[in-house]
Amino acid sequence: MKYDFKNIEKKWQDRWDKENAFAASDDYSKKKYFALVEFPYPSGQGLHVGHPRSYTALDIIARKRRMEGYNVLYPMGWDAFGLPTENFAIKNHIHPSVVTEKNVARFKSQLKSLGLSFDWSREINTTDPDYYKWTQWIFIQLFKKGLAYKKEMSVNFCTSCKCVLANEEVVNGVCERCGSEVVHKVKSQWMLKITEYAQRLIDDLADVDFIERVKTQQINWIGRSVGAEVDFGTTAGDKITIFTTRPDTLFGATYMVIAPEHALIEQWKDKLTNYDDIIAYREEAAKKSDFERTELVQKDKTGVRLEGVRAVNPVNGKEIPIFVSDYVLATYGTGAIMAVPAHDTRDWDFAKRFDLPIIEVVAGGDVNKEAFTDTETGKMVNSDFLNGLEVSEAKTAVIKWLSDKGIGKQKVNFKLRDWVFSRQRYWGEPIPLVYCEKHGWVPVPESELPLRLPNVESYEPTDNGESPLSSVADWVNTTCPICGAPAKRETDTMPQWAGSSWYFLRYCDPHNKTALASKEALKYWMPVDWYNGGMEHTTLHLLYSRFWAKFLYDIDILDTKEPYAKRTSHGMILGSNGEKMSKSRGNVVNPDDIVNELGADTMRLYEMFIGDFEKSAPWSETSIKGCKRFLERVFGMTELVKDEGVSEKLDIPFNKTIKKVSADIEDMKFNTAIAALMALTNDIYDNGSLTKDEMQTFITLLCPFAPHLCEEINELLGGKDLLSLSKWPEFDESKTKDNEVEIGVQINGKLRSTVKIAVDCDKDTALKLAKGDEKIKAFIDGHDIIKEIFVPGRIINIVVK
RNA sequence: GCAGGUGUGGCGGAACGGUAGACGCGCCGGUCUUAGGAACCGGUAUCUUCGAUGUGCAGGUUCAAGUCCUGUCACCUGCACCA
Repeated sequence: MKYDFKNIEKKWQDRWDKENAFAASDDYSKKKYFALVEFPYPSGQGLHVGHPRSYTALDIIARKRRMEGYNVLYPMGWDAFGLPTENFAIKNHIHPSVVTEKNVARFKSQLKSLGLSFDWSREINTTDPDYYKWTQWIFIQLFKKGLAYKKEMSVNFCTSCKCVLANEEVVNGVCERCGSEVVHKVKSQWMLKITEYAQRLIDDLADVDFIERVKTQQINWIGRSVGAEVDFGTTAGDKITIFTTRPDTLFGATYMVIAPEHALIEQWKDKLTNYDDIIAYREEAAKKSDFERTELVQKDKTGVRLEGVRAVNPVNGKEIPIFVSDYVLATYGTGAIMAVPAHDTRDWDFAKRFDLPIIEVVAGGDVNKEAFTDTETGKMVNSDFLNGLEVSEAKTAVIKWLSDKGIGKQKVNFKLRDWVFSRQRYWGEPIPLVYCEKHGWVPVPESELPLRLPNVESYEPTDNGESPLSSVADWVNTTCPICGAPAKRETDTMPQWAGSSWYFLRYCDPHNKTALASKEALKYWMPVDWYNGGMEHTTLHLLYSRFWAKFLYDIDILDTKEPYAKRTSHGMILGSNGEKMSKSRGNVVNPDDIVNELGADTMRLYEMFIGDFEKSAPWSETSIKGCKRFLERVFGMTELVKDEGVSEKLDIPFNKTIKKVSADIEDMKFNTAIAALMALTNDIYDNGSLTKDEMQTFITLLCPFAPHLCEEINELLGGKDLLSLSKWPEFDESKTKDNEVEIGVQINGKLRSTVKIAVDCDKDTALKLAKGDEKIKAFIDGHDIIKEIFVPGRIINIVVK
């Protein structure tokens, strides 16, 4: 019989669909399991072979959980707002909603062809007004709690297109589209106070099961550092407040640096004799991103000395110069630093370049050669009342001294910045606020949500950098919800991150008209039990959605502080040349082709077999054929099924395999789980026959990986019910070990021979057997045995002299 | 620059500190065939056989190191308006 995957796959997909086999039940008395994958952005290119890696992995988890008796929620949806759709729409003069609809249809049919067990009755789409109604509702709650505020922020602005650009659209400082110069322009933007949650976002990581590198990356991104805020006096009379993690080195501060955007520059306009130079420098700096700044600084430190104002070091009253330099970022700390060249590498480089004094205050290095940054070993010197103290003692002492004088205090600082929430774009959720001359910013009444995107003729960016919505007069002009006076709507839209920050909650109760989801549904389904996604989402999406979940917890919508109990990550699938797949490299593999030529089961199996799930792996057109061959062998195995007269030789291999596959799936070691099934297949073919029960066990184990084929074989064996909803096999622990093992015998740590011994063999017997071995004898004879090591079931090592 | 990660045969990758290379691909040989780019069987780390050498490189800890420690090199990913 031929393995006709095309018909088999179609047949079972239709049946699963018809029977709604994978729909999650609303019976909240059952034990639940919520498996989640990041919902895709439905791009015009269609599904990428990378998508199914994550989807298949959690599909396997979801399928296994169903077989273990859980009520499983494994949903899918569309994160459909976004820049590429908008740009495509502008270029081709098609409305973004039309583009989105088309892309979603394609994605959906592609996903369906893979036999993924999603509950399609819970499909969601972030661009659906019934969905974004609740995105807007959450924003209003944030606004009401004071967590949304307006702030002047610099944005990328193309001087030729006259529009605001995303960082991504800026390539080497010029506009990606027209190649013109991009400058930073200050604009008033909506911000969300994620920083208010910084500490909790760190602390609560202790309670969740995230892979370690995700945790560390989040912690580093939030970037908590304990230091001090210190006020420096100036000859102009104003103070400069700085943040430092090294208050202990205060006596070594020989100059100060403020960010080019620092407010004091304007304040000192009349006192600064070189004001023009400073402004020119600021304009140069404005062309660079923060990233470029810190990078370029490394190669070539730049800066301008402020002429006319000097600072005063509060610990010793000495006057020191002030510089502006772009290695100090306005967005971190206070936008001003004290520079201690002896003990900070960047300050040291800058001091060398501008020929500034370097004063050692921690002994232990040679500050003429390089900055000494060790905080563990040194003792304080040249520091008056701190002399002789350890660095850590000096920190405490100086903070006490500063706070006694009222010019400084301990301060916890975070690298994390507030979330810029405004976009000057059409294709996003309208921000549901109205500006009234009398009442300021007023939220749209909740009864009027969703605030729909107006259907406009032109959704192209305006030439003044405002959102396209600003040109829709009858939408912009409205009345104040409080006083009824004429008022204007906010025309900025939300970033794509908004819809994806809470989508998993909507899956719990996707058709609810009166709440984002019912309290009962959220209580039952949340938290997500297992969330898999890409490492590239670790610092943004994962942090943003944790922030929103915490906020919703605070306002009593959610019962759990953390949205995700467990987070894992998959590696990228690269092109066959080992490079990232991209059109320009010409190494893109289309999943449709694979499904057509080799079948969905082969595709699924290969993506799981390709390598370590967490690491990236190159696609191979030849390797995938090995997976097809394996499935054909499995199909062929049905001819080896015998009703009677079958030996029990396969007992141990089967029990071993059930144990290994069960454990490997939990550890996401899909590649070794499949390898074990392949090895078992080899055993079965060597054996020449197997029982019907064994065949049944085999297909049950393989079912999560290759569900269509296994359903088909199940039916051939006489099964009427869906194999996908049958019971996961159990194993007999006592039958998972062979009675006899072959273990290595080493002499001085080098393998010299092997011996076969019983599994429960004791040390004396084992060593006796080993010493009886001809090869071993030759190594022992004439030598003294110093030590004998025996690790049961593993190794014998005899140390001789 | 900052942060995170990776490095093992010809290739993808396996290895609770305990026989390095499971499983698969590829390759070599064979069987069957008019034919094979099908299927099946056997072999396959390197070196000149005995034996020795092998997990990016250099040290260290240990009876024993791919695995632990120190240093070093190379490559990959993210960096806040891409998703």
